[in-house]
Amino acid sequence: MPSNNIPDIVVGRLPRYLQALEHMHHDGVHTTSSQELGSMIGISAAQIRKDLSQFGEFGRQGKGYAVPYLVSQLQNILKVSRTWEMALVGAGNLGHAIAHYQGFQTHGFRVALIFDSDPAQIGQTIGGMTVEDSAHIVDVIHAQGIKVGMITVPVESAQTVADDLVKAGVQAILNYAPITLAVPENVQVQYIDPIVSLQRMTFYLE
Amino acid sequence: MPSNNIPDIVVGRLPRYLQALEHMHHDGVHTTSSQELGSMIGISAAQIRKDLSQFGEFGRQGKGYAVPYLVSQLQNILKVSRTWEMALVGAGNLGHAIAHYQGFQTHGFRVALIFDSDPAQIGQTIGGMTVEDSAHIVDVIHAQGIKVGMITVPVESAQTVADDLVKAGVQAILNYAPITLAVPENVQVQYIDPIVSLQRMTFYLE
DNA sequence: ATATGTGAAATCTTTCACAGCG
DNA sequence: CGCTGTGAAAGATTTCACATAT
Repeated sequence: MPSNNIPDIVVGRLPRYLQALEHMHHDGVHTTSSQELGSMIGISAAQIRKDLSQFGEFGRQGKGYAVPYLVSQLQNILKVSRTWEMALVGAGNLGHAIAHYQGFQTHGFRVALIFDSDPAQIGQTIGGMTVEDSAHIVDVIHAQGIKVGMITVPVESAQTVADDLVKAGVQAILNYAPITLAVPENVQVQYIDPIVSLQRMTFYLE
Repeated sequence: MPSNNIPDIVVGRLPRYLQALEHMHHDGVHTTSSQELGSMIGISAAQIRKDLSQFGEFGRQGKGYAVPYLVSQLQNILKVSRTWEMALVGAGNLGHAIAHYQGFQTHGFRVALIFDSDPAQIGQTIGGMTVEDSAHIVDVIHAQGIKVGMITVPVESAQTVADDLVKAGVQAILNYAPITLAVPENVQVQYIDPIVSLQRMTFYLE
């Protein structure tokens, strides 16, 4: 089950397979098929089978897939059998919402550090964590060996924060600020921007 | 400048072009090239030219693109020269953060209604708006002719809310709940899920 | 000299359709 | 009989490379 040369577009679909399978698992469904899974998430059965075949043979002919087994295999592939500690930079409204989100812990993630540059925020407690000064991002993150960061600062400071995260050794950044970040090519970045998502839909309206 | 038969993947890139161009515009840059724009957002120059050529000829040979002109053309293409009123369902932490987000108003959107089913939330004021009872989603949204909705409710009620939004005439839904929604094919849906985005990156780590 | 717009080529992605196993 | 896993075909997307305009 080697994982080199896997198209990025395939990797992008795996978390959605896992999401749907975890729902089934939660609902007590023990077996499924590429057909059933596909219709749940709007992807063709052939595509699901092709995607999964990149990583191994997880199904049984005539029978389908064992949900718990496929869930655990996908968790391994996506490396979320472990828990990734994350650093959150930006303790505004959005940062607060993310710090309180209960979904991370059951899916391989945990907010371990929160930073902000606003003196009014530094020292405050959010969800049991104390907000630290952004001036210490590099030292503190490096000392704790954290590899995943989330940026929820205003757009003007997002690139500076990203630079600090990279200096601290962070290798994956989830960026909520509406700007494309410049990072070394070995650092992963994903973007979450409601404006981008909304504009993609309004194109089709009216 | 007709807009039929445009590949969805092209539409998905247009908001990012617009985002970068608006940054340039804000910084006083008056002219750019496909080369420069591409290196800002990590897309090839040829791809940008091909994408834009689907909608018209916006550049000048030897010169490049006039930033303000291209911004306004992209705004027209994405239909964000007007303001889209939106209904937000779910007044939890995330809903609050979204209701207070200042970025919508300058990019073609406005949160016009907020709903929640929790009696403790109903009647509360968020950013000048009163939280209404989710039981009235269909009537109120229909009466106001709102076409765009955002879902920030717990996963268990997301599909029910989506059904109500569709009944109310909503044609575009931005869904923050971690579930694939079943909607009629003429209704647009976009998903924002940090777990999905993070898992897509952890695949590449270690 | 510079940079667009665009056919053609190259590459990537999805779908088809079926052998083979339970 | 049902459903996977998979080569091969079809289809979609990206890149190339250059004629053309400034």
